[in-house]
Amino acid sequence: MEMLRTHHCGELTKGDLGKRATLAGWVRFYRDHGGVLFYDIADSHGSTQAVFDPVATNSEDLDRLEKVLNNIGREYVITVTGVVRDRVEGTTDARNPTGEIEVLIEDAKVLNRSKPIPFEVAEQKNSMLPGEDLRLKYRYLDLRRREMGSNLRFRSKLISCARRYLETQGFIEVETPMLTRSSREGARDFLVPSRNMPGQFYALPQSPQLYKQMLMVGGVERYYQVARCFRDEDSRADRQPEFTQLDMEMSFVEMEDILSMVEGMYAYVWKEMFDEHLPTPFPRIELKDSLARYGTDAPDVRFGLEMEEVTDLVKDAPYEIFQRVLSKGGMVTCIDLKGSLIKEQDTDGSVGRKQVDRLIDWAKSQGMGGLTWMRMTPDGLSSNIVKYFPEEVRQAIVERTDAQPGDLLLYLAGPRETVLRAGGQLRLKLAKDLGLLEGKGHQFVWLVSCPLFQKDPATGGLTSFHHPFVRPVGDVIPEGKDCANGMGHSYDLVFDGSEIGSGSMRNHDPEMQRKVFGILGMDEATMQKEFDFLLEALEFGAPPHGGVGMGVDRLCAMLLGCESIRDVIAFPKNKKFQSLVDGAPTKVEEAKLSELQLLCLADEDD
RNA sequence: GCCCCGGUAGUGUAGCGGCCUAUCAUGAAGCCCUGUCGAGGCUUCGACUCGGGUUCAAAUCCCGACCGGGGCGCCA
Repeated sequence: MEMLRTHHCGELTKGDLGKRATLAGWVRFYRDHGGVLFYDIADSHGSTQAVFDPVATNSEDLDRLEKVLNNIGREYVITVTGVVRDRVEGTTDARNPTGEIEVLIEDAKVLNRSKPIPFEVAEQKNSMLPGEDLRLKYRYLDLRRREMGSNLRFRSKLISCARRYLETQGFIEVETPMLTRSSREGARDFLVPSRNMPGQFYALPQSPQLYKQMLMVGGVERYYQVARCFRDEDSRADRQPEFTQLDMEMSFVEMEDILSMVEGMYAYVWKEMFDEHLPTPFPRIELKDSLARYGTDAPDVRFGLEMEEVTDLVKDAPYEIFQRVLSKGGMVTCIDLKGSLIKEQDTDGSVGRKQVDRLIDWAKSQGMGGLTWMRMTPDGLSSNIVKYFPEEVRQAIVERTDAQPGDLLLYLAGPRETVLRAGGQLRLKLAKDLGLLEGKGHQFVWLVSCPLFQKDPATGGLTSFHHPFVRPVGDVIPEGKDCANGMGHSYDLVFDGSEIGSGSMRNHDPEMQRKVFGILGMDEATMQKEFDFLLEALEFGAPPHGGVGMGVDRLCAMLLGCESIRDVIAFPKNKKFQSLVDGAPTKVEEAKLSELQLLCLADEDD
């Protein structure tokens, strides 16, 4: 093995009895029994018990050894040498793979000492995890914790599997620049001043999007990259200013080729990582259906509780609340909460009224006026308001929702967008409250059939639904005002209700790309100013191409059940984008600014 | 920019107007202990984020700042 050790701390077992071994690692726990000393020595592979026994130990210099051992503290880095031996009967530790043996210390050396640690590195009975700011400040200690170490290993393995698959499929990894051209499009850029070109700036890449398209023009055909991306927008639990995408692009393909390539990759990853068969192809859902049934463009389809619009059925029922909503152009949707899912039930097997009241309060907190409900009984629908709904309307509702006796029908009524959003939230809330996700596996789904454009409520103009490079379906954008109805060859990969990937076919025809830019409100001069290089590249024989970018941080965090992607990133930033471990960002010397021809306008307060 | 939640020994917590010179655990320092393993026993150390205010009395209530987290906006 290495020079400092003969074995690592997770490998010695009964098969090694009698061997002389040298271990190196951190002292995680030590126990002094008044002469007999125990040390749990841990490295990245595990931990092994080393014991010093003044009676049994055979050492060249017992006094010196005792002196060394008695001055060892927690998290000291030491090596110990000794013979692997059986533990005394009845003192084995079944929880530890090395728990049947111990190393009888003959020699020990302190490689480095450690100050008292600011928080526990060892696993604790109750969660004694400190606040996250402390974990980030001492990230190197946090990473020493077993959980964080295994998170990093998981991530590494996942990326490694993806790489292996893509390499076998003929992809090559190409690195694209980190110092790139700033653009008005998209998120806020991180800017880097140019020293050689004073007054000019690079931007850190928000994604390798345009570079990978130019790689396609360059004949690469199958590109991938584990790419760092930068966006200077405010953070969330699943958002960091710098994050990692598994980025891919392919030439001479159509959308189906890309989707099945991605599916194949995940199937391979699942097989390698979990030894599980991942069913492919992934289900697909159209954007408009997703919005109508799940109230979101990132649906979690692992449980039912889908919304059914009933606007058409109740439009003539003299129920004032619905009438008021409908007269303003609103909608009514319904969720059938199956009786079998309901936990808090009245003695007659129906939902507790208290539970319904809590849901009504919750609906109000979501910006809804309230929530209308009906119980399904063997005699039909029942509630305080069914009298406003003629028998044939009730019948139609039951048919559409397939309500069975014991079910509870929940109605949301209001402006379309509000209703769908609240309905989506209601689904998630019910699933959480009722534990519907317990024991559920994971589920990929493709979100497809998205428009090219959407209205910008601020300006009234059109903006890209995804980005301006999406190739229109059928290479056609309706003319004139109808262009807003144009559909794009784009797709999102949704995993358990979170968007973890997004991609599209790209415009390889420069005229089509110009047309899209034009619809987005750019005149020829602006196009030239912002995207001349792209348009020109497309004019030199750009092949049909498309691809996808997938969020590595988010996928890892979800697979590991982490609440935040920070737990799968070695050195993440806090909510204010500070790196607590090294204190970035900092002020810089005046001289450095001068060299860049920069003047700092921020207040000098210290 | 806005909204919500939180801030008590190194760490995690209890306390939520007077029982607080503040609980418990862990840690650190020291002592005891020859088979533990999240060892055990004894001793010691160590904290109410800051600034105003209300009150006879504030860790506790109010206001503001600061710090941290979650969210909205933002993220083509």
